[in-house]
Amino acid sequence: MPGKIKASSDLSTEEKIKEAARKVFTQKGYAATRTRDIAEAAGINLALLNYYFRSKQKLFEIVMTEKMQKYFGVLAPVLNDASTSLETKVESIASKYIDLIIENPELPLFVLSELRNNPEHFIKLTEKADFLNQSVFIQQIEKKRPDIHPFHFFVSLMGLCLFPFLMKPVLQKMANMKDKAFVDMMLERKELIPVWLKAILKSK
Amino acid sequence: MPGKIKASSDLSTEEKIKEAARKVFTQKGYAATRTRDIAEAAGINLALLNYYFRSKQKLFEIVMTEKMQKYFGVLAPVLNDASTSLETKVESIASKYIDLIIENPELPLFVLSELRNNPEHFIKLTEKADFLNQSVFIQQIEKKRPDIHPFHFFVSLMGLCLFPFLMKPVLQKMANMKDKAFVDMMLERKELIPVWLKAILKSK
DNA sequence: AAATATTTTAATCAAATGATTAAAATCATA
DNA sequence: TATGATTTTAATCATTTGATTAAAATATTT
Repeated sequence: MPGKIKASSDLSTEEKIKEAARKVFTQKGYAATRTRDIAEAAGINLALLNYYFRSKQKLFEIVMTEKMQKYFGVLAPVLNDASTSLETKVESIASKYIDLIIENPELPLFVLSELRNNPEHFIKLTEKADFLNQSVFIQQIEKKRPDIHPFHFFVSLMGLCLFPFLMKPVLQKMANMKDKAFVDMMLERKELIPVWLKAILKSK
Repeated sequence: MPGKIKASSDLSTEEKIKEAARKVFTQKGYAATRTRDIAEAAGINLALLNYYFRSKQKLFEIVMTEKMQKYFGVLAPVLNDASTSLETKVESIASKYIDLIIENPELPLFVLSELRNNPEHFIKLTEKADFLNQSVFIQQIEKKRPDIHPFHFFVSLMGLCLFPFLMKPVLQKMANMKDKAFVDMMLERKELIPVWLKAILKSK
């Protein structure tokens, strides 16, 4: 069993491996990742990986859980805040999500891909399947537009924030868009999306 | 070398393999797919797969090219039609895309995932990197809203159509949404998205 | 039906890959 | 510094997996 205390080197070996695992897993996905890739990226021997984390699967679970918390962590506190308006919630979600994904551009595709292969991954996060339905956010939308299923607006908000990151490689090829231009565009969207969602909510 | 003519059985062996490959590759992705999975799904011996298609990679290229054409085939003809209005184009894209993806729900995640690992896959489709920039569609948007980069609206349209399919497993867990409810929701969106995009284009 | 060509199979190979082990190196502590 | 614990390594194993081969089965043609 690995000890809990490590003295030398800026980053503990365990943390170096985790860091490398985060990088490789999110870039290539579980199946395409070889434990040797992670070991190399961490600058350590392959055996160390199994020594610290027992198996590829176990190491992946750790990374996946972290990423899931990041991905949905933005959402949960906002959705059920009874003290803020719908507009404020939309602004907050757009702003926080875009900032988060600018720092972790590979996050959405990683989470959604791995979730496809194994939807059980976020049972942990939301035990009750009705979590979204009963949120304050959804109720506020229902109040404003009782004629349209509230999920429409929720999904649209998510899509407006996240889909551009999924399309990024497409835009870069089809439209010759550079990295900086892309980030600038996403920063603009922090302002634009709340305006758009307001317009959408009003539209008849 | 395999002959081109096959007499017995409803579906030629070659086609059975391709069909199985489509299914397994799009469900699990390239890396997670084993050639034995495909062989089993096709009800044939593993050696046959290599006999007909030489390698896993070659078979994948065929499937990938097909899927890329499906995925982007909807877009290309509409984007450069000088004879239709912006409104018509939006209606057409929303309607065609949603119909297409209802029939091929795994298409967006498959294409976007595999494109991440290998962005070269659609060099074939759009040689010129400026393809989108110079399209009639983008020009029509620019005319209506010169103050905002036209890609914003293009990406938003795509996201409104496609992102719900990427979120489907999430919705089904978080909101306990059933398959039929989901499809119904997407059918509603064929009408809603054009209205929303009009509202977005007007919003100040 | 005989001869030839095509399709399919079972058995096997070779490389890749996740995991283990025993020994060496390093570190902490008495 | 000597002792014991911890960390790291090199070598190796076992399984999975993509691919090949030679032979059997089936179809086609003469």
